[in-house]
Parts: sequence; C-alpha cells; structure tokens
Amino acid sequence: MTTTDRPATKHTIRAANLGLILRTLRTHAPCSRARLATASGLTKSTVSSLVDELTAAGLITEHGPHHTPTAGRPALMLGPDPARRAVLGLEVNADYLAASALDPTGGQLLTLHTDHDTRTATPQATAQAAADLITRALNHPALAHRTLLGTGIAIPGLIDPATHTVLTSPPLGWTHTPFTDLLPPPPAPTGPHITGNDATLAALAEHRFGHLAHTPDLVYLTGEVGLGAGILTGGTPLTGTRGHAGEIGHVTLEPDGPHCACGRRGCLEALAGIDAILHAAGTAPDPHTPTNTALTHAVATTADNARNGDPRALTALTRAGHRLGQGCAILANLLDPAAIILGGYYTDLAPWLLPPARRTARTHMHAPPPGDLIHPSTLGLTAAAKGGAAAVLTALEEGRIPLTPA
Amino acid sequence: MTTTDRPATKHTIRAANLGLILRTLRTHAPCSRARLATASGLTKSTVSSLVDELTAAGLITEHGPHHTPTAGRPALMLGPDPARRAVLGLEVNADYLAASALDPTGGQLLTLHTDHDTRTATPQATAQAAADLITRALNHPALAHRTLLGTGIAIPGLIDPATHTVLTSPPLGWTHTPFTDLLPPPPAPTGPHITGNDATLAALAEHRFGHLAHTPDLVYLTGEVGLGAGILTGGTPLTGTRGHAGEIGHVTLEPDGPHCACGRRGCLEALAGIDAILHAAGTAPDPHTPTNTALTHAVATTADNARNGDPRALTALTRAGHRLGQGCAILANLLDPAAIILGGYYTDLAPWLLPPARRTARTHMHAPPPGDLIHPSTLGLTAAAKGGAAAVLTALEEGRIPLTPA
DNA sequence: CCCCATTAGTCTGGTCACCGAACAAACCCC
DNA sequence: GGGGTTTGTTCGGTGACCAGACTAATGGGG
Repeated sequence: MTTTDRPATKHTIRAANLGLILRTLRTHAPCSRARLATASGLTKSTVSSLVDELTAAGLITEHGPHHTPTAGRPALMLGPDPARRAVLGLEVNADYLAASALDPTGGQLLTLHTDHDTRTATPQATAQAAADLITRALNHPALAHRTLLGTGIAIPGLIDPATHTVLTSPPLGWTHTPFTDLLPPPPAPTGPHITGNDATLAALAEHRFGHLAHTPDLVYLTGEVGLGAGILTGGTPLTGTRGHAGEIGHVTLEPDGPHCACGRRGCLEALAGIDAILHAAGTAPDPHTPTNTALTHAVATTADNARNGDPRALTALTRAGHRLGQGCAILANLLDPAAIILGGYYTDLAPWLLPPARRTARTHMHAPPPGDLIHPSTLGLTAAAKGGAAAVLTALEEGRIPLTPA
Repeated sequence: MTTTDRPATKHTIRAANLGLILRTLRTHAPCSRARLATASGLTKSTVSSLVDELTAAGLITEHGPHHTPTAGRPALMLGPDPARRAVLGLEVNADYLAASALDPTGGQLLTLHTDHDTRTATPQATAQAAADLITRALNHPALAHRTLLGTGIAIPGLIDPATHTVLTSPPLGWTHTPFTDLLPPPPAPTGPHITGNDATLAALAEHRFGHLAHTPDLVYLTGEVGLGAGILTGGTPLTGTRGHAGEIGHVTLEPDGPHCACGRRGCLEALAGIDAILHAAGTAPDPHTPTNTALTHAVATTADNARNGDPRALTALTRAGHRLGQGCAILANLLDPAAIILGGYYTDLAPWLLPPARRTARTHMHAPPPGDLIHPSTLGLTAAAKGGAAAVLTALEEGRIPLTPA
C-alpha cells in the first residue's frame, strides 16, 4: 500500500529477490537450489546467496541432507523452516479479541480468544487487553523459541492505508484512533505492524489458506453485525480513494424495501444481513445485547431449526439466499472475481443459503463462469485474525518486511 | 499487467528510476537537476546520469539555458521534450477507425478518423485499413522528424491481458483475434504495442488529461452502443479474472423491467443505455443501420429537442439520469472511486442527465463524498484513441518501455 | 573590484547485487 | 575406477547507486 514514489536501489532489488525465492519455494515445495534458480530465473550463484540470507533469518532450512532421483550429485533439498519463526494475527472486534499465530508455512500454531467489550472500554483499555492477549500468545509453549516476523491487526472499520490509524469504526465506536500506537510494549519484539480492515484481511486469509487458495481475484462477504465485502484484485486489497470500498451491504436492491440501520430502505443488509435473517426466522437475540456469543447461539439455533424443517427458518434462508445471489451477481458483473466467499456467520448457514444464491446469481450474471462462483468459507470465525497473520506472510513474500538475523 | 514473477536486476532498478525521473519531471514542470534529486530522493550524480540517458532518448530537454532566482550558480532547467518523439493511439470500433498522436507532454499532435465497417470486413481487411491509417499518421507533417515511442490500441471487447489478443468483441464480431499480429508492417517503426479495452483506455486518458487528472481511482462510463465501465484502481486498470470486469450495463435494477439485448430484463443498459434513451425520446435512428454517424446525429437531435423543451426528450433524459445515478451509487459503494465520468454519447447529454443522476446517486450512497462524484467527460469521442496513446505514456513512466536511442 | 557565500552540476572512488563461467563435489553406472 | 551428470561454490566482471570532493557560475558586501 506504500505506493509512495521512492527511488529503487540495491536494497529494493535484494528485497524483491528474497521475496521471489520465498514465493518460488512455497510453490515448489522441497526443492534444490538448482531448481530454484531455473524456476525463478535467477542464477545459481545468486540463489545461493539469497538462500544463505534466508537461512540465517530462520525462514528456510535444508530439508533432507539429500535426495536421489536419478543421477548426478544429490541435491540439498530446501523448504520453508516451520520451527524458528512465527507471525501473529490479532482481531479486535466489538465484544471479543482473538489472536492467531502461524508458522512461516502457514501452519496453525495457536488460537486465543477473550471476551472484551470494546464498545464500553476506552481505546486505551482495549489496547491494554490486546497487549495482554499478545503476551499470552508470546508466553504460550507453541511460540517458545520462536521470534515473531510481524503482527497483523484486523479491525472492523475504515483504516487509513497510509498512516495505519483507524479513521472510523462504527462497530467499535472509534474515530481517528491510532490503535497500534496505543499498544503497550510487549515482553518480546512483535515485528512490524500491519493494520487492515477485517473483511479485507479475511479475504487475504482465504486467498492464502482457503480451498480456493491462490485465486488472485476474490471477494469475501462478512456476515457479522454488518454486511461488508473484502475485495482482492490481483492479489492486493482494493480500498478505494477513501477506504470505503466494499460497502455491498448498502447497495439498494429494493427501493421500497424494509428500513435499514443506515436510514435508507431496501439495502442488501436489510434484506439478507444476519440480523434480517434471524428476525425473519424468529430467532433474533435480545436486541440490547447483540454480543458475539448471543449471535453465535442464535445462528446455531437457526441452523438447527432449518435442519429440522422449520418452515419459518427455511423460507427466511431461501429468501436471503436469493438476495445474496443478487448481490453476488452485481459483484461479479463489476469485478469479475474468480470466487465469492460467504464468510462470518453465513458459513454456518451456507447449506441453505448457497443453493438459492447460486441459482439467482447465475441468472443475473452477464458472463457466468463455467463452475460455481459462490463458496462457503473454510476458515471459520477466526478468518480475520488469520488474515492478519497472512498479511504479514504476504508482505514478507513481497519483500516488504526487513529480515532480522534471528 | 505483466505480473509474471521475474527476477529483479540492475535493469529493473534503472528502468524504475528512469520512470521516476519522468514522473517527477512531469509534476515539477521546469526543474533543475538539483531539485529533481531532492524531489525524487536520488542523488545528484544519479540524476545526472539518468537525465543524460533520457535526453539521449529524446524525452527531456534542457529548457532555458539558466534561470536566476536568488543567488548561486544558475540552474539548467529541464523539461519534457515535446518535439522529438510521439506516441500513437488507435481505436478500432464497429464502424470507424480513429488515430490520435500525442507528444511526450501529452499535447495533441493529430487526430485522424476513417469510416470503416469492421463488422462486414475480415479482421485482415480491418488490419490493413488500420495500417493505412497508421501510415497516414506517420506521413502527417505533425509527426515529421518524430520517432514513435509506442502504440496503444483500443478495442471494444475482451482483451486477454497476457497475450494481447482479442478474446471476444461483440461489437466487432471478433473472437480470438490476435489483432496486432495481423497488422502489416508500417513504413516506420511504431514501437511496442499495448492493446486494451476501449473503456479502460478511456479511463486512463481521463486519468491523465481530464480535469480530474491524477485521480488514481476513477470509473469511466461509455455510452456507446453498449454501456460499460472502465475501472481504474490505484491508477491501474481493473480487469478481473477473465477480463469481464466493468459490466455495469447488465446489472439488474428492475427485475420486471424492460427486456435487454442480453436476454434478461431490467438491466441498467435497457433502462439508461443510449439506445434506451433515444427510443424513449423518440429519436432512435433506423435500427438496421446503427452506425456511429447515425447515432451521433440522433444524440444531437435529442439534445436539441431537450434544449427546446420537448417534454418527451426531457422526461426520457431525467428518467435515464435517475437510473444512471442508481448505477453510479452501486459503483461508488463497491469501489469508492474519486470520480465517475460520463463518457461517450453521455457527454453531450450530460446537461440533462447529470442533475438527476447526482441527486439519485447521493441518496443511494452509503458514504457520499463531500463534492460531486459524477462528472462529464472532457475528452469527447476520441477518448479511447487518446487513451491508447496515454497508455504508452503511462507505461513509459513506469519504466515498462525500453528506451531507444533516437 | 575582489572575495565570499551560495547553489548547480560533475567527477572519482566505493559498495553491493547480480551474472557468467570455471571449478569442486557427489553421486550413478558400467 | 573412470566417464557422465547434476549440484553447489567460488571468483572475477559489470553496472547502478551513493557519498563526498571538486569545479562552475553567480550575487552581494566591503
């Protein structure tokens, strides 16, 4: 996102090629230096030099001492080192904090969760709670003897891509909050920080880990309290001029439709948001405590009811599915993504939402793709936290994170 | 678009810095080497070296011999050289070909136009006609003693961003046509070719020359035979996985609305496309000869009628404006662009379309920007051809075009 | 009128990253 | 044990940038 006009120097090219090796190594699994050279286009000597640096940084390791395919000197197989480093992802949401740590191969190391009412706490108190969670993570045995490469923080709201401050976050009640600056210093270095919108980072996680991995153009729909879209085009997040991109929830589908929380009528969110579904299904929780746990419970109840054939739940889900399909068709016509992923609470309701959504979307699309476009998320509710960690890995592979010798 | 994983070398950094100097020089007008150095972040010595190379390539020139601001040695002012090189843009459309040549500062050198019915001609015949037009341009006095930096070709349809072939073009009746390969060799070198979608390139032209220049996120709506959007995010075209991005014309606004040419109902194009407007205004040309000239005439008639207070024209335009506003609101909610530009034939009808469009868009937007979002194009009907030329200039400033010594 | 302060541009040496080619290492097979 | 083969390293070479010294050109003050 740092599209600042800065000159290119030796360091630029070194960083780019270090990232190139990391990327090639990820796709070419266990791989010799020689094959890395031909696959990346670099010379054997250059690859050796880059590999040395990456090994010193604890990012790659000499896998087996050798392997014997046919003839010639056996190759020293290289692979990402899963044991010495880690990346941390943190999600700050309305009523909980979540942390997720991954090893450099993307393997899950730990997931932590704390209830925390961000809306009633001050940003400082939330920062303290977040720091406590980070400390818990750092002290966890799964992270013992690992140094962090960086930390990605997912926040539902508008993040200034340049200064990494939270401009506004309706769910958290924040405006102009430089959250990372508020974090108390942790007991161990956490590396550079990356701050991003939760939907965008969830999309990034799906891009890296989901079953549709490596799809460079995808859209992640968050069915949380609101309905937003995280958009990836060419593998990079689409933010828009002011960071407002992805507001699919407030696209008007029915000018005379039901009232929406935003003050207008017939928004997609008012027709197919989680709240709307729960109300129509008769399973909405107490409106005064729309906590995460209450929502989880209500969604589970709705799914149970649907499984048991409750007509109210079934029609609510079918109608919402159709509306989601309309919304997905709009996304597809404008962005032509390779996949649209139903995330957040939609995932648990996907069995009922997906068939009508797919059908409606297909009839409203100008150029329907051969296969299915809409898929359920496989990452669950920690997608955003994982996305924070994934963002660090992606930044690493783009040479945007300086390597520390550890 | 060449996001191929290629290694970074000395040449990469040189090309990047050459482009950096071009960009800095464009924004800093007449400017000394010393100021270029501080503005770009490079050293004086590096800037000198880069300037030498760019001067040899005929791209920049020593403006005045010196200038005297206050004290110290007078500076040798540098600026883009408008006299030695040029870029060419070519537009292939259903019933005409257009060419546009610009000097490196973006100054218009010439515009040519030929009637040519691409739909009845073979692609080979069209390529021959295009080559003839290029030859006419090359022999034109305005291009005498200039060598071309590159040629950008705008085609209404789906362009494979990788191979630069036309995958499908409904207006031209082409499928899988490698147009640039079909072009006969021109009498003088035309530099590397860039092929792109007409709406995308028009957006690029608007990005560079329009009154909203340097807006990195903008959408250009083409009101031609169809209704498509050229989308720029972060200054680069958004194509989508298969190149289908921007199909705003076939977003469904009214499920039970009028039938659309695509077979569905209530598409934006069926409600607010140029054809729909002309039919509603009673000024539609003979449907069997929907040529460019006939459309131009019909649009002019409609504008005249509206100016004279014809109620049929006025209501048709107001209604279409409202619908366009709905479409723009969808675009704004999803992409958050800094501007949406009404191009093609919409430009001439903008006085009547714009007020209702702006009003409706504002009421349907989730986060309306402070000023106006929708603007009429200032580039006229040659926007796409200019966009082809602009694409070459942009590629040049990104170091994607190798410099030839001439 | 001369000298100084000031700013512009060039020049030289140095570093660093990549490349190319030669070389050493480690195997297989006969 | 000696070709053939593939791997990985080493070593000089090139090019691009940087830092700082140096020359060039000018205005102003004593």
